[in-house]
Amino acid sequence: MKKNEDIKVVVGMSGGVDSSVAALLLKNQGYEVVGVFMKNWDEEALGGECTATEDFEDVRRVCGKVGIPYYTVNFEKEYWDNVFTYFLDEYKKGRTPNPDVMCNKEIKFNVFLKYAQSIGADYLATGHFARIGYENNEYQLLRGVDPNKDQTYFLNTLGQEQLSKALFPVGELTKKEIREIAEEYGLITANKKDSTGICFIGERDFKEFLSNYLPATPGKMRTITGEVKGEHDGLMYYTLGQRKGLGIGGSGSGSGEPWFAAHKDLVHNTLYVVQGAEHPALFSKGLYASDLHWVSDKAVAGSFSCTAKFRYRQSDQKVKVEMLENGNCKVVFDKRQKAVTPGQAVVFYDGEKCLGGGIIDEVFHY
RNA sequence: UGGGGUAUAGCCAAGUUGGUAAGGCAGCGGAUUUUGAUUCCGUCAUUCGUAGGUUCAAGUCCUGCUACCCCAG
Repeated sequence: MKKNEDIKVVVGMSGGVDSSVAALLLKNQGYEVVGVFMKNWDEEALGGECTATEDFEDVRRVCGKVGIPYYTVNFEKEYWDNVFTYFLDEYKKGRTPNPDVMCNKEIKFNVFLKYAQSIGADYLATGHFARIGYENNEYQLLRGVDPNKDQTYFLNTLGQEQLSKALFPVGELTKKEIREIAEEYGLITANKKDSTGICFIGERDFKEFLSNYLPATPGKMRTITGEVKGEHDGLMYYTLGQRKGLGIGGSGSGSGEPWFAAHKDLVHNTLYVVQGAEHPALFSKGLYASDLHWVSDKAVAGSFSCTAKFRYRQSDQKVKVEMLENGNCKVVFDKRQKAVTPGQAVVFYDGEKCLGGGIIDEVFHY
């Protein structure tokens, strides 16, 4: 058995508190720790605010404080080819992709993991809120202990190989504890605001950002009974269940309630809208998903009950999963669910265990 | 060009016996959030079609004008 000092761990450092504390904890446990900052997006190209430079500066300071070496790697090409093109393709299809799920699958736990191994690392650590269990010869992906920050939703594509090489030091902690530790050790990132927006790309004006890459075709906005309510700027700018940005309000005929996007008709370039947050057209009874992946790496057949999430930070819902012959699956909800959206991930859970997940292809309403 | 009605923010829309402009939708700002959303909080008419008049005080009363609507021609 190797001693910790002989175990080399690469920590993916973003410049935020979570990965800072992850590095700190591993260092304190005696591992040989190396901090690596990934640069996967060329911000200057689009004149975005240059947070990457600032983040790297924070990584340098944190690594200095913790006393570990740090490097930078650049996976811009891989990110573009394997995440961003997928992201754009999905929007072209009128779907709403989840780039961060793909980023974990293709970048952090693929090319980045390989990179870490290539420089001799035994493990790759990140600041994700998740835990890894091991039982019956099988690695398990477990929810982070802070229920409010659990990120297993984004990690549902990990398998045995990845989990056997991964460490999630902050998954055992709450956000509060993490900040306290960072504070205690004087890490500069202790009070840094949590980052949001697409990983590596950051918070953007969504419409403006997308318009840089995809041509928009304005069209009609109609009620589900066919009445024209207004114009939309391009179907890709809206997602199901969306309220803000529709720009339709008032009108004597309506109930005065807000409007929501309920359906996209790509063929006629029409966005269907409904009025009222509880409108039945916003709810669905089930979904079909493809690109299924199971954390156990074992094939799943038949049908079973479990809980599922259809988007990040949603409470778990009881569902019945039925595997189909084509390898996809049908998921039936116990209770009708609001705004389940094609392109997003459906992630399955058994208690604390994340079982895996897939990509939502279509929903049904019956 | 007889009669009646209505004109309040981008859109709906309250506004009592005249007393110092509700609310909703949209928008905007912020919080929450490693996707896109959702949600939450805040903000949004020195001014009530317009010109005068009465009054200590008018969106509210009076008069003229304008616009739109309706019924009759």
